[in-house]
Amino acid sequence: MIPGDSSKDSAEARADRTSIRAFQISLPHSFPMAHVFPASADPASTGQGAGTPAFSPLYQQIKGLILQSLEAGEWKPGEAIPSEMDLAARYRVSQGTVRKAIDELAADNLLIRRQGKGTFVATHAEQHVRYRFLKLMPDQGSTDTEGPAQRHIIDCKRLRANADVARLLGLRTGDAVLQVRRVLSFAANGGFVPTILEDLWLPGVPFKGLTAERLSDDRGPMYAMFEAEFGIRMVRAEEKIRAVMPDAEQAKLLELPPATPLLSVERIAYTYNDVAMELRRGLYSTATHHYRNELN
Amino acid sequence: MIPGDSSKDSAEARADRTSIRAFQISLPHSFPMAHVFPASADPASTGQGAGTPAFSPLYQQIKGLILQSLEAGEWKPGEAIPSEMDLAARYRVSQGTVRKAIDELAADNLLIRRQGKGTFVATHAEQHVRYRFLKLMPDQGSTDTEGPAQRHIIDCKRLRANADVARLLGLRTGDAVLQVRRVLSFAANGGFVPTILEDLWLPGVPFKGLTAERLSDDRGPMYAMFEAEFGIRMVRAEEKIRAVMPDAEQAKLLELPPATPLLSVERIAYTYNDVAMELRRGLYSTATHHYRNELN
DNA sequence: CAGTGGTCTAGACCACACT
DNA sequence: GTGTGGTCTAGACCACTGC
Repeated sequence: MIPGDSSKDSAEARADRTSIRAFQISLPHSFPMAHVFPASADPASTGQGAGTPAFSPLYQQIKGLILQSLEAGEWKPGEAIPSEMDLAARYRVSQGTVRKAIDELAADNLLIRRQGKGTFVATHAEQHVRYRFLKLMPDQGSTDTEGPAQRHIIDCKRLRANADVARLLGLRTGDAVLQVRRVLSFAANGGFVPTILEDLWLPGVPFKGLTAERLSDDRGPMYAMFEAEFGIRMVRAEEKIRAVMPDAEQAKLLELPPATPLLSVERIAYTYNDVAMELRRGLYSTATHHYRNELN
Repeated sequence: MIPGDSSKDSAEARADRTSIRAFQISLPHSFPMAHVFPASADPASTGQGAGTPAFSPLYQQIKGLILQSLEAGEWKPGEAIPSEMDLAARYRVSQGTVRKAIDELAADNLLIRRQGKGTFVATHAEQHVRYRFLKLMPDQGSTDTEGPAQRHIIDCKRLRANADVARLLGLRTGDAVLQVRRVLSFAANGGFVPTILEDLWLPGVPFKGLTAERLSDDRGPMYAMFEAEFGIRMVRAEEKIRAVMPDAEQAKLLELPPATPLLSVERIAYTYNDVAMELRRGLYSTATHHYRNELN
């Protein structure tokens, strides 16, 4: 836009662009260009309920718009998003500004850049990030040398959330949830050793139609199946870890003596916009594995 | 440098700069300008033991040079480093290239940018990062509401590293190490409840002169004292977590029944260049606290 | 070969902090 | 006011990918 006047960032050109940013606010559809006034704005326009509320740098606004498109499913997990040049044209900003927005989204693991090919929507289906959220590592070797875990679904039922589960999932008590119990076993000495006992709670509405068969039939990462089947992408999670003793049933399922201390790992996984989509309570046996964490 | 020819990136100008990068390799001292050929270099120069071995982007080389200065102590923790413009002049690159190098160092928590003031060497002494490496959180409230921990040094002695400790610290068996045992207690119900029992091993040579008095007299974060007294900055750490039962002595020191399961947290803390500088083995009581982790 | 992301530069203006 | 980092732009060239 605004050809000519290339070498100088003239006052007029600047004012022109500024006015566009100030007033062209989120045209509904077809031309998603929602620049807000960058910062030193005329205070009069601040008060307006302008739809896009924040006074943030342009690249942050662009980041927000890209995020909206990701949420809306405009580009599906694994697909390429438009090139930087295309996005720059679409949002009417320079390529550099789009680049900075994409840089941050890539740092958040929402997008993946591939030189020469394009920028892609991140997915849990890829080999090198399959165990992104699983921090339990074998004491010897690595996740790669260990091979895939054996999964055994013990239970899968639909029920109403109690107060505890509802609070953690951001639901109301009594809302429908799906509860799954499973055991993960890792290869060792020619057999498989039960190592993780997990209970999962999933909100009933977004996961409508999920069955025990669907879960147990699935090869590959569970979160990848959630993306493909339900369009739900887990982007972030929080874990709280404690040391506990198992009860009799838990010890039996893990084939351990009841006096074995275990890690209790409570995970809440979030999709876009910090919406909780999974509660997971795991018991990890740390006889041959450990929970690995990196501090920066 | 190279004035004139401003609007066009002419072939001559480019060739000139390239030659500078290719041949001006790490002048010893006084003018640290060590640009290596960016990438598409003449293969002949690759084989040379050119001191700076990597063929990396300019900003990565600049990052490396800044890192060297940090390591060498040219700028001390808490001090400001030269402005972007100054560094750009010093390394003979554009401000944007220096900026990208600093951006990465800031993302690694080695530098802290403060708008309008400058860029500072990160330190463990600042309030908002005091508990950067401590992931144990109170179940209710936060680290802020909880107030500072009470620290009690139980033991501090100089000894020779056994094979285990030596391996983890990158030393040889028999090398001198300092061993410290302490208990951390947190405020609760008007008193202090012992919650963490830690054993620390520090390499003897870099920590020469550290005494039990110096440790127990110190208010403030231990890592901040290491920076101020020994010039050692912990920049990164790895933790391995397990569930364990305490032995009789450990249970006594934590004032817990011997049948209480505890978190075992083994930490190796590194200074610049991935050099291990501390081994720490902690036992965390998770009755009123939990280990919190964020997954991205 | 064309198209993509990656690097580097140069220059303008803004927001912030100190003096 | 001066100087700092922060944002935005524009344009050039590079490296990688796939046609």
